[in-house]
Amino acid sequence: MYVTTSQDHLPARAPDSRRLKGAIRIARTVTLAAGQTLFREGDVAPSVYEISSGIVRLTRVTENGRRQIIAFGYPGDIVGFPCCGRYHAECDALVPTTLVPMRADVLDDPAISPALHATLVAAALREIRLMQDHFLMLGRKSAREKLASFIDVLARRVGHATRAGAVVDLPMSRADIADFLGLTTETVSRGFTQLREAGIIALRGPHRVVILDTARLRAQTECD
Amino acid sequence: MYVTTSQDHLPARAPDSRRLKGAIRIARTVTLAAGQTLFREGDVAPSVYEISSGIVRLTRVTENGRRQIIAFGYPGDIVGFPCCGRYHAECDALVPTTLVPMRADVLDDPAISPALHATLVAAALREIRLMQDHFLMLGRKSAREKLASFIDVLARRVGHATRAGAVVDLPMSRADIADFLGLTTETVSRGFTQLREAGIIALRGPHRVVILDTARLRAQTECD
DNA sequence: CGACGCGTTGATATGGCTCAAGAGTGGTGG
DNA sequence: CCACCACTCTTGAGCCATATCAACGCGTCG
Repeated sequence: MYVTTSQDHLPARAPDSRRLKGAIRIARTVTLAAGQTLFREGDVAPSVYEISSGIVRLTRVTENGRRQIIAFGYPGDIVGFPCCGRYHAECDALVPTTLVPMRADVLDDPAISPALHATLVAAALREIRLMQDHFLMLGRKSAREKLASFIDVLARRVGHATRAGAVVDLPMSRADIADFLGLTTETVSRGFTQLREAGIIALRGPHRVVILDTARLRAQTECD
Repeated sequence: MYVTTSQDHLPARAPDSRRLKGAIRIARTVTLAAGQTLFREGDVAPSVYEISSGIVRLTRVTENGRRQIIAFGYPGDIVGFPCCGRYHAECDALVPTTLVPMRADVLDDPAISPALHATLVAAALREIRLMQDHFLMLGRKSAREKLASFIDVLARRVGHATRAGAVVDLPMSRADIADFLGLTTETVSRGFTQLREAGIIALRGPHRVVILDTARLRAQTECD
């Protein structure tokens, strides 16, 4: 499941890794260093990938260079759904990442591996749903709401509970967050500052957030 | 294929209606009057629909009532992709509409109808791609660019060439356009006025646009 | 040590939202 | 057939949130 800013996630449903580790795997794993690119927009798409560890960034770019980050992919997510045999986004590793490649043609022909095919179709349908959630965010939320939603979703997905509060790592840059939320880096930075000054979060450096008051953070995700 | 504001559509690929009219059809067609609702968010999803004629609107609403229109569905589009057996958007007819229902469980079990299953999977993957295009629009385009893109895409999809220029019908309200583009009705209305005053379009009433200068309209879709 | 990239902060500009009023437009009933 | 009403669309004025432009701090790396 992608990290979007959806408020109502589906029940966490870890992909059945036994299935994914069946005969369909075309290589044991792919390993990427931070910053490396897995595929680019327009590349032919031989594989779909399940993220084993690490974090990736899925990006679309317009002709004149404006960027939009479609999603951040975390372990368990499936990335690289092709359309007409090609990828239509760029996928880069934010941190050292390992992925399990799976033959993309399983999507076209269920006979190759019925179980894997079903898993991939379900993942594709789930992605449609999550992208729809993200539409609401991009189109209908203020900068503060976007940022609060982003932190909240990441906290639910990958936060660690500690005595001080849930700790969330944000390995992506401010520019990445801005391009994900449809904002500028300055606005994102100001948003973090405001949440910190309100006592809702604390910052342990720019890439680590501690959520001090989850209730108030959630209240910020969709103000009336 | 949904109407999104994508600039680079896939080659128009009409679904093979012979396939869709096979044994899987659970009813001949569904007919909706303008304004009628086909399904709502959260409904169990027995069917996926191919639009035969008419136009539908797919909508998501937040808890506090903010609306986002996900897509407008035109003939040939497939709507109602379920996730976990339920619809996750509301579907209403904008004008009298007929749809061909297809059993949604074909998505889960290819054996029911391999050909239809393949068609639906391909449509789902195409939808992911088109939604990604729309992300760029919602997140990274100005009001003028959004509106110009919207008109341009509709013109390519459903425009009629005439001597005066391409004529496009917009049966949806200004509020619908606004909720699709992440704007307000006022901003949409002003956008039409500006395009008209610039000589790029003419308005034959609020629901019919004539594109007088396609090149300049396209230039507005993504200014640097 | 200096250059660079990134994040933060400040000052200002501005695009789109909000609030408000008018102008069509279509439907209904007298 | 017309008067009225409800609704949508348009237009205007002002404001606010966010973008833009600019400067600075800080850490990293050569």
